[in-house]
Amino acid sequence: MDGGMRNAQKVTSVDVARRAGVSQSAVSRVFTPGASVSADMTEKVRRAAAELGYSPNPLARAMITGKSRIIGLVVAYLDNQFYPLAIERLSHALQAEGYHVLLFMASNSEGEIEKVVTDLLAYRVDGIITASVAITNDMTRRCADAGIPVVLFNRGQPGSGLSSVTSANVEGGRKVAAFLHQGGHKQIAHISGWQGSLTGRERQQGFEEGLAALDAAPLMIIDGMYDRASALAATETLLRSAVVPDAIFVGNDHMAFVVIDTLRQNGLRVPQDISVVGYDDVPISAWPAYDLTTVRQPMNRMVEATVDTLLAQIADPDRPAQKIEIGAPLMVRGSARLPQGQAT
Amino acid sequence: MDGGMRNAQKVTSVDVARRAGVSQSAVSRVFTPGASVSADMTEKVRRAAAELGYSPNPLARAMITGKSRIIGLVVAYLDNQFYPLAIERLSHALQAEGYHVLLFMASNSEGEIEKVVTDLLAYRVDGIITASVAITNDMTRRCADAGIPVVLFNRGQPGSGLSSVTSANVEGGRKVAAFLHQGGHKQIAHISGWQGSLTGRERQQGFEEGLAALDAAPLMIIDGMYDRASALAATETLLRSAVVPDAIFVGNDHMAFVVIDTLRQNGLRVPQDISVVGYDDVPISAWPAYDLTTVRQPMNRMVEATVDTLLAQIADPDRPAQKIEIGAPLMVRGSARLPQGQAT
DNA sequence: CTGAAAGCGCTTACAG
DNA sequence: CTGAAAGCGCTTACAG
Repeated sequence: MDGGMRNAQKVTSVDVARRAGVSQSAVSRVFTPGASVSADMTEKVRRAAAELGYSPNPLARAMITGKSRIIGLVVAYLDNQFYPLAIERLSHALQAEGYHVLLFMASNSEGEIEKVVTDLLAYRVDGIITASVAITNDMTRRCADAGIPVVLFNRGQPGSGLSSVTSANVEGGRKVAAFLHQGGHKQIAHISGWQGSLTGRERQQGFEEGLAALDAAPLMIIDGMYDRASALAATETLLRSAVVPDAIFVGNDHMAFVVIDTLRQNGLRVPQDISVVGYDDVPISAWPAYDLTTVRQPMNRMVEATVDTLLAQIADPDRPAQKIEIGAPLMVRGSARLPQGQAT
Repeated sequence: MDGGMRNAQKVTSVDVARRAGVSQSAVSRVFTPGASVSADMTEKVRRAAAELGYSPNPLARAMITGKSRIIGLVVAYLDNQFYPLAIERLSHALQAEGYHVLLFMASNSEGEIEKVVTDLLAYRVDGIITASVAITNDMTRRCADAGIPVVLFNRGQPGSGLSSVTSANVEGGRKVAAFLHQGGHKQIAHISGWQGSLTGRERQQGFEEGLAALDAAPLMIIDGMYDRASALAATETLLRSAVVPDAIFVGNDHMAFVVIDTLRQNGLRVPQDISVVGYDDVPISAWPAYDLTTVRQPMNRMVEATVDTLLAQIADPDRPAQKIEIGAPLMVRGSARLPQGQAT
């Protein structure tokens, strides 16, 4: 018993075959779903395998089938709480489907992405999910040539022909515009998400459109680059400007937290003096210290859509790419004045 | 040129050999560091490889050498900001060393760990890092039998014989005790880290020893389980008890944030009414909303030690396990009253 | 230094 | 349904 468990990873199909008194190919078939084997054979082989502690070597399997059952997951920075959560959910969902996750940290620099894609290709991953990372069109083509499906998570890429899953960013921006306008705000500024990203541009676009529909316009727009330092600088700029805003729509929660902290440090009360609205609804938003009104990106539904799309494309390589947008509700909390007549 | 790049992943060493007019084994040698090849041969092969866009298939390589250049990284929950950061740093460090990261999410349940270790073994990872996850002794033995080194990150495991990297938890707890005592606090409570973990027990032990050395003792100790819900409940218990504490040492920052929020919601000021000290020094601790005094776990040094230890054990399987403790300084911020006579 | 050959642990036509 | 054989893309003794 004990001896059987030892060195389990050195046991091969040949050992099992010998013990069961059958051929090596028979052993292989027993472990290949859908192969034709008799109940008797299955029984004999399974017992021998159990006694020896055998399980098929996935590496050898991958070499032959060309399917590694590994998904490459590419992420950029993990300081924005949205991404760790995405990793956690994506990993769980993928593990539940029998896949494994090869994790790559990459900045948004072209050189790094290139190296990562090369590695991904070398390891013959079955699919790629990039979270918050753009991929150059050259890389896209290489993945396509290799027949590796790619799904962009929380990032669109116009013209790439890649599948993507995002929240309805334009609509989300519009909702914020309407909400703040109805709240009686007259001078609404926007610290935008990175303008190099589609999410950042779309949220801004929706915001501007929403205001325009109400015959209003943003007081000022500054690119917050999705990082704390830029958001801090942007807030200070707003506070020093001729007309100080009475509301700020921030491109994501990660930046909104610095914005709120900075306003408070300047003696301003949120929302009495200035309202703040974010985007994402990461868990921290609900913490009492911030109590942030924000647009919720439905993490679970986004993850589900991402995994479904990826697995569908793996199963059918000819499946056309899909751009999925998930509805994004406004979570009303305490960081922004409520529309008139609306109860708390 | 373009044609050469296409289908790069289908190019094998045989193709390169043919194009360069050499044997397949020669091609292999050129891509094997340390193999004996002439400069002339290297030149010819490299050019042919470049023209074809060839790179060796790591899967095939792994099958033969038994070295996958993959490290298994096992983590539990990612809502505590300490772990995403650890993943980010560990991944970067490992990628820099030419390793790749296979990520596994696991709860601390025995069944899940078992499944994860089985997968890890099947994929022939070269090493395993577990962050905040304990591994049963049975699993430990199976890894040892397979010759796979394991390093525990931020978790010790008495009697496992495994390498581990932690901060100096006992000493950290002592520092907090001394600091709070010197700050004139008389009723110091402790919401401890999970008592099922060595880190939680050691921090508590140091705290109690530190107080005892000053002829003091904790007012009350409650296990916070390292999660927000338990920490919230613990805080409420403290507030309802006969003697309300004037200081609370919390087993990690992740819990300390809920503690501070809850105190404030009960109309108490931090630190004027109650001082709070955490453990970890995650980035959020420095955010103005919390401005948390806390013991710093030096992430970079811990990551460095972890990677160094793991790679050393991979290089020399006979290397004995090491338990590394990294000094943990107290980061004095605004959430706890300062010792008398000390300037801000 | 170089090539021919064996072999890593599997899957998958191919006969029977 | 089952077995013998070829082959996935490499590395590594083994001769020369």
